Amino acid sequence: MARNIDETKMERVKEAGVTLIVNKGYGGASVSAIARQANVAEGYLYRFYNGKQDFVADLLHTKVGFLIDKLDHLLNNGYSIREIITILIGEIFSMASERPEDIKFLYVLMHDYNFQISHEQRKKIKVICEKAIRKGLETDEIRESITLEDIYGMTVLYPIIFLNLRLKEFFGMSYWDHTDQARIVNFCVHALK
Amino acid sequence: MARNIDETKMERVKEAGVTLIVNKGYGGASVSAIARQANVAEGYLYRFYNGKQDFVADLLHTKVGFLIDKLDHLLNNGYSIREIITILIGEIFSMASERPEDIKFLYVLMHDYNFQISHEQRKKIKVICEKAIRKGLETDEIRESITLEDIYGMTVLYPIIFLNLRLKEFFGMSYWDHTDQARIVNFCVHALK
Amino acid sequence: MARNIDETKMERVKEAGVTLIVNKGYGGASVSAIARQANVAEGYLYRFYNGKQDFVADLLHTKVGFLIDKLDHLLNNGYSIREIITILIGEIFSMASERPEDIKFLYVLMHDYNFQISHEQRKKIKVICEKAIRKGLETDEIRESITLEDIYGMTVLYPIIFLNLRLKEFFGMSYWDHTDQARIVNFCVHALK
Amino acid sequence: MARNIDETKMERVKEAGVTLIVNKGYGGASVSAIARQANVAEGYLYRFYNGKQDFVADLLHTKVGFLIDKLDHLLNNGYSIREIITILIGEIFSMASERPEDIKFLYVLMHDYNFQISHEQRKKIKVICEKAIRKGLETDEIRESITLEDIYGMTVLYPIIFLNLRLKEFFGMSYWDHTDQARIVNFCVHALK
DNA sequence: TATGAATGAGCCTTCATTCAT
DNA sequence: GATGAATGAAGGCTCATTCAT
Repeated sequence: MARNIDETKMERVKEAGVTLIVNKGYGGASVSAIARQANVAEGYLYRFYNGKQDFVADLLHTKVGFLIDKLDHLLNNGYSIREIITILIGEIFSMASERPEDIKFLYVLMHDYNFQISHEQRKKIKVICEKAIRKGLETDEIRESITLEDIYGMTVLYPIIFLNLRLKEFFGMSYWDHTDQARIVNFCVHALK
Repeated sequence: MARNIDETKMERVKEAGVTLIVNKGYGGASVSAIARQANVAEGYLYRFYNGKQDFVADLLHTKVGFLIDKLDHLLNNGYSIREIITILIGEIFSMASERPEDIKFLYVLMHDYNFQISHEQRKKIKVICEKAIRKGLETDEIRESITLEDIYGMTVLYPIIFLNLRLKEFFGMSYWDHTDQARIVNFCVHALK
Repeated sequence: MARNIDETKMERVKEAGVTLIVNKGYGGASVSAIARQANVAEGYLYRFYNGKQDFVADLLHTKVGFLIDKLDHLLNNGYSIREIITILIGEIFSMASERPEDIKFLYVLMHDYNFQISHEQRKKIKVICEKAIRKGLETDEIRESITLEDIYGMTVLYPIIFLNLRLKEFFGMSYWDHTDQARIVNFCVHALK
Repeated sequence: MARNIDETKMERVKEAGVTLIVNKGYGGASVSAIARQANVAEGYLYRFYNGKQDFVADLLHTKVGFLIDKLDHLLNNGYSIREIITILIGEIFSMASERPEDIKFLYVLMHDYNFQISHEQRKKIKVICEKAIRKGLETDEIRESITLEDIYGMTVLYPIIFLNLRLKEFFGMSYWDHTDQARIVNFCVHALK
């Protein structure tokens, strides 16, 4: 099916985009380099996006959406906060092991002032965090003073930042194992109470 | 005195650099735009730096150095961990109020893969964190499982991230007050134990 | 056909390059001036060459290759040294009449320290000159003491230099005719014996 | 004496100019690099010349003037053509051995379309060549068909070109000795008759 | 007289984007 | 739909030149 072919192509383009942006930065990842790496014509991308900026924004949207869906799903299935954090961090660590490019990509673009997470997604994140706080207050796993930023910071940002400190060998260490993962879980759970 | 004029000019260039990088990203902050905003000739920057990359690296080095000096000074003056965190976060919040561009700049560049904090500065940060852990273990303000990344994350990264979430109006809020500051202090202190 | 258009364009660029380099020197012939004169976009050249230097080197390579091919062909067809010199100089004079820019270009770049004739072409020239000497010794048209430099100097360099002295009106004369050509032939033949 | 100091400085600037132009080309020899190498202020040169072009033209004028004076002196002292050629070529070979930069400089700039030898000097060269021809005709050392270009080419240009072919290792050889020098003398003498 | 800080025009080059095929 | 040749604006950077000191 023609449709199928297309999606394969666009998938290749997206992967190439992530890889190149992570390794060379936004400016260093030229559209033609992305196309070349994806084995696609230079102009191909413009059939789906209005431009490079649009393309990258969509990439971010997808990756963030993936995390949001995870979180959302976890919250709606009766898990405890600790369980949620355990599973989510497990997911993030898996992502880092299997597709380190993705975790780097999230890390870089979430901290950029040129690529904000969309209003709609921010709203979703807010709703999720509010729900989590409510649930945590009920189960006594989250103390009163915890805010939206604390929840978001501890469940999503902190694990991502930790992994990138390792990927950057910030303190000289470049790998991680299940001990690290378990430790981070405990750290985050404890931070919220 | 001619000398005096120089320093004013370079200061203007640096300020313009920070502002533009924060608002337009590294690639979007063209040398000529920086020069224009600083009211300086386009070639001026190159009398002091080997290039744009060099210039921005120095900017980052200075801002990070400022934080390191603060931390270092606090650790060597017999403050408790809580005191240190209180003062440091106070410092960071002041910076955010007085020169929000600076805190944005740190936020953006500390999370970039193209601008690593220099090896030398990373080393210093490591030494400081190690010292802090030792001291915290003694005074029982830091629990055993705390690592370098935890200390660094809670004392430096988390406050910066919090402020930028506000500056970006991530959850709809764009300001902060002393209550927030006190809360962050407590959060960080508690997270480490 | 699209292909056809290309070649015309690149041809125009090359011509413009030769003209401007001859008249303004390498440094004075800016890529944008070349593009403008060729009625081509500024970036066009970079689709075929890695840079200006690469472009000019290719120009030189082509022009020199043309001469080498001529020489090679003449040597392999049983002509006497006098005949070879006569034909070659005829060729050079024709080139000077029809495309004086080309002869100027050769003159300028062959005497530059920034654009050496490629190793490969120098090798070919050497082989050709050696062959010529052997043949000349056999036919008694070249005396024993003649060296590679002498042969090369008299058959290629001297005619080119003569023509450029005229083109520059070095001694006040700016044209030449068949008498000059015949005289140069005799001069060169006689110089070698 | 102040005057004396000046001349030393300017001499250094000129030397630096020759060296840098020869090694990096006209465009590659920046005024500031020349000044730096001469240990002189960047603006110094402009107290004596209207600009870089003017400066280099003067350099060429001086070097060419040196040759002209030599030639002129030789012609006015009753030497035979062979003696003149012998001495002149000896001079040129000495220059190449002692200050190869100078011979490269002459080679490069004499073949440039941007730096013509001055009208006045060309006139002098013409007069000298005419005188030489007259004398050569008398002593039967120059045959009838020899022209101004031939004389100039054989006495001045050919030796310079030969030496530069060696300096460029055009045919793989990079040095020369007295045998080469003697051979060139004979070659030139013979070429003129 | 000599300096060298400062300028800014202009260079080479890249690359996002368009559009005829 | 898909291509990739072509564009040209814009970028980083250099450097000849000026001029206040």
